[in-house]
Amino acid sequence: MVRCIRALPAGTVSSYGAIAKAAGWPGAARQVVRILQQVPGLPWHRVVGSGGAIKLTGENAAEQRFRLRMEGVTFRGARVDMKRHEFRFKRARSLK
DNA sequence: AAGATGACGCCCG
DNA sequence: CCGGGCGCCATCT
Repeated sequence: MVRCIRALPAGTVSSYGAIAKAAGWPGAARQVVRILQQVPGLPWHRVVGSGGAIKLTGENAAEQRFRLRMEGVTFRGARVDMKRHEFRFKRARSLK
């Protein structure tokens, strides 16, 4: 789980659900959120909601958009252009 | 032990 | 596009 998140290359993004599934825990999207909050040093800004939606609120949301644009990520309105930046995991499966 | 909570996700009207 | 409802999982009351 944590490894999947850490494996996200700059300029790419993934969704909470996708990460959970790639880690072998389909449906544990909420767990991913918990990890992002507990484990420091993770590329949290590269994790968005399904369809590329920013799930943060207020200042934090702006912060995330900023960082992503910094890495060259483009947006389609309010959502991230998944068509081009969504990261495709391999057969990962691991522990947190 | 039961209920509430959250940076979620999917389906339906 | 916008809610509303329900399922998910780990934590915290």
